[in-house]
Amino acid sequence: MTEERIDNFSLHKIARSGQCFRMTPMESDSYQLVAHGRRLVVSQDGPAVRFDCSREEFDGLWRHYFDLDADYSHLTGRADPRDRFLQEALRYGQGLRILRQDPWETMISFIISQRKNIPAIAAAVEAMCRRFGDRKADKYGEFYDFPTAARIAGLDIGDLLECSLGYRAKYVLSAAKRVAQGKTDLISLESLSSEDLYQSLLEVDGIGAKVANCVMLFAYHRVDAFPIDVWIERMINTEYEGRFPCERYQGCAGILQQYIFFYARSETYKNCPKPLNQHS
DNA sequence: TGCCAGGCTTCAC
DNA sequence: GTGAAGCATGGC
Repeated sequence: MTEERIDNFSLHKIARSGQCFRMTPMESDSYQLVAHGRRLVVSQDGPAVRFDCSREEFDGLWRHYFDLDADYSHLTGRADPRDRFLQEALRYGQGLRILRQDPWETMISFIISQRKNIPAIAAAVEAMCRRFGDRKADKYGEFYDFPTAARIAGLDIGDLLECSLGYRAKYVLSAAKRVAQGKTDLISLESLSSEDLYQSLLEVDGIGAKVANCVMLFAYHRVDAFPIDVWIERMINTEYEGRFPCERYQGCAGILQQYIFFYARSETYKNCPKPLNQHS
């Protein structure tokens, strides 16, 4: 067991933030996360966060995964004081962090995400893992890895259709073949500039602007990537008169995007008079 | 029961 | 380059 005191960290919010789909609540207020071939059980009591793993595993993997070396406290200071909506979003989402997820898993998960809601995405991803991922076991029982590109590449389209992928099944199969063949090398993409990385991701069938930006942000930690889905689009129209000022927020626009997304979907925002930002 | 969901591809124009 | 149609399925 490894215990850390962490500021600006909310397990509960991160798990519900829609950036990862395999972080699920367990009994006794803890969460299990399957990522990078392992299962981690985490619980939180205020700033005290308990990771059920060795200190070596925590320092070697999870500290980086949860982006714990980054300071999120300065975000509020960067927000335009006149931008009441953003101020509220930052307050509401305090504790959110941008995870550093596996590029392959992130790519497939967000290809699947198109025109699905978050519970449906999680269900489809979990179905894929249970059918085609390696089965492992630890003291908590069995769990399943996210299936490898080689494994998916060897499947029939019908196998994937059984995971409720619908019309996305052909995209998942195509992407898997592309990665398995090395035509898209997810490791070497890391060294590309953000623009080149973006263009490379767009070469994958089934990846457009939004999914490419999600992969850039949630796997390659390109914090200027700004995915625009229906929720963000709605907020841009409602609160920003059609355009979010990304140029003002270089180095954190993508992080702000995640707070906006989280707040936009909340009951708190749903129940307040809108817009929060007064348009002149 | 109908509407909506962390959109993309294809095809007019 | 822009805009609209078509797409599978489950959650609410």
